[in-house]
Amino acid sequence: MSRKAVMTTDKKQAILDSALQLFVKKGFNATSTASIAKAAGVATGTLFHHFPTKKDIMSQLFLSIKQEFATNMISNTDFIGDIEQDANTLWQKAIDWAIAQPLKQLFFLQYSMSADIDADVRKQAMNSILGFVVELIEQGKQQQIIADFPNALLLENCHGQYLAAIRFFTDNPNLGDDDAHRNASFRLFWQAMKA
Amino acid sequence: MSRKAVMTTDKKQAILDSALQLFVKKGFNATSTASIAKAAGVATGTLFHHFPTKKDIMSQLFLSIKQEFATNMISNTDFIGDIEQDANTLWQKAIDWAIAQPLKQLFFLQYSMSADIDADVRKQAMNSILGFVVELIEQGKQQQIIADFPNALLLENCHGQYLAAIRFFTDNPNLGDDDAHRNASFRLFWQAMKA
DNA sequence: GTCTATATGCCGATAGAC
DNA sequence: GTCTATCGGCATATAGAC
Repeated sequence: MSRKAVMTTDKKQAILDSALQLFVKKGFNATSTASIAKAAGVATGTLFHHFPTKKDIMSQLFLSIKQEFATNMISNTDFIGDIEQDANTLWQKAIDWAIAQPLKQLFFLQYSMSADIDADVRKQAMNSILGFVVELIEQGKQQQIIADFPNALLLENCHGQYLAAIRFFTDNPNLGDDDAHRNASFRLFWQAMKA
Repeated sequence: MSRKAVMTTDKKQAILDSALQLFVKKGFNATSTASIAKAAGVATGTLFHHFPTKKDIMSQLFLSIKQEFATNMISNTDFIGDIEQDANTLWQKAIDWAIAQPLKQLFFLQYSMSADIDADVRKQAMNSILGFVVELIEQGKQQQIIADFPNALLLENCHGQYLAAIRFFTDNPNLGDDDAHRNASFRLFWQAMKA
């Protein structure tokens, strides 16, 4: 309420916010550092004070969004011990998050497999940030509820089906809270994974 | 055998071939038109004689590879009428193709959802070229062998699971002819799709 | 169709005052 | 930390001879 509020002198965050919008809208290489700085309301000198190179903006953006996604997924989630039901809870939460964050959803779709992001950065995100998925898979396999396929294949499949689902809900935004479609998307996923 | 052979005076194709290699290796924007021309052994003037802009190179490349994939999929394929078995035949053929064409496989992974390719070009590829997938899905649904989920969702899921599979076999090239992994990848796909 | 030569504009990044 | 001013380079695309 107060006029001062948190008074974001946080130019660095403003740069990341603007970069997200422009990278999604125009693509990485079609976005000049000058345009990012302008949209963020800072000077180019300031931009390069916070980020050594343009690629560093992208790397930090990618990691911070993945981290935000993972944090959202594991916080306030009640695991009841039933793998299928827990998987459903997580799946719906992941879809919810994507729908609530259309810009970040588009960012995932565009850059999850792009060469604009260094391979080691993508690897870091997969290993350290998406670790909770690996754990769930292993737990399910021990209980013989998830199919006994190689872990790497299962993980890649999870990722691919999630991207397919959010691609669908991106292209059909009105179906985002249609129960039939949401349940279908989970069934598609779960039927693939289950033993 | 003969020294003259087909004597490729076909500079246009040489440009597309070089572009494929460079786009996969360095990314679209990190690849200069000058480097494409040099790798193809032609002058930049020649390049711009055949392609009005750099983006046109990408568009033509994308469409020609998708077309090549589709043509390969439907030619010399014996459909026996059993949906599951026909789906397996196509799936294995798709994996085979990807493994035999590592460059084009990487191209798919990198650019299938990239902003470097115009949306209408991607749409054109999906609709006209991948039409045989839609037909198979509809046929399977009529026979109640494929799950009665919305077509667009099923199609997107097919695409996503295929990309996941070739991503896996790209990262684990030694498993490309391991029957266990290949069958697992089809089971993962079919379990998702089946009624 | 293919080449050589070139323009011209924009981009990432730096210097240095405040 | 933030700004203004600016550089050097490179990339796309063109002009015009052959």
